[in-house]
Amino acid sequence: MRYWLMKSEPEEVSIDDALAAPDSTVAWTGVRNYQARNFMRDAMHVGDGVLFYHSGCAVPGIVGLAEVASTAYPDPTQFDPASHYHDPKATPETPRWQMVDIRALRKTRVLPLAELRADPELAGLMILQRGSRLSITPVEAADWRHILRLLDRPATAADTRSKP
DNA sequence: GCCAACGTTGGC
DNA sequence: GCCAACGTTGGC
Repeated sequence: MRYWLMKSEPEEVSIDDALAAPDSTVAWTGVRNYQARNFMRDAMHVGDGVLFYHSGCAVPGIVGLAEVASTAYPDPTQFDPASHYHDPKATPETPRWQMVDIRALRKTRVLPLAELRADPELAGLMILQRGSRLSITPVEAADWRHILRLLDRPATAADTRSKP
């Protein structure tokens, strides 16, 4: 059992989109980075935990929980000349790009990138490393547990005080 | 829109 | 194999 953080632009596929899909499952299409591909192909297993992250939006951060729902298989968009993700060097006989299915489990509160960055316990989180822009990164078990605790906690002390 | 950082490409 | 040029990511 491993843990992952997977970025998606909400305008492409948001946590709401994923939850609204059949079986809350979406094909994680469009990965065009070898390192990210290799994570999916070589290290992911069905049932692995996924932190669903929104990037390229007003408040980037973790917005939900998901799980890996399939092993890796060829991303069909690489063969489609009409697709934004078309890769002219890929053929069905020699595919380059793989993807997995991701099943959304639930929304969480938004846990902003800024809050992750401010937490000394998460200093080793791959997404926080300088210049890191990988869309799929492994998450250490200790970091996973820590983040789950943060997600179940109100964002600020002020929120706690304002509770009736 | 800007820009830092990184990945990929292709000439040599 | 080197490296300059270019493209992309993604926060701000």
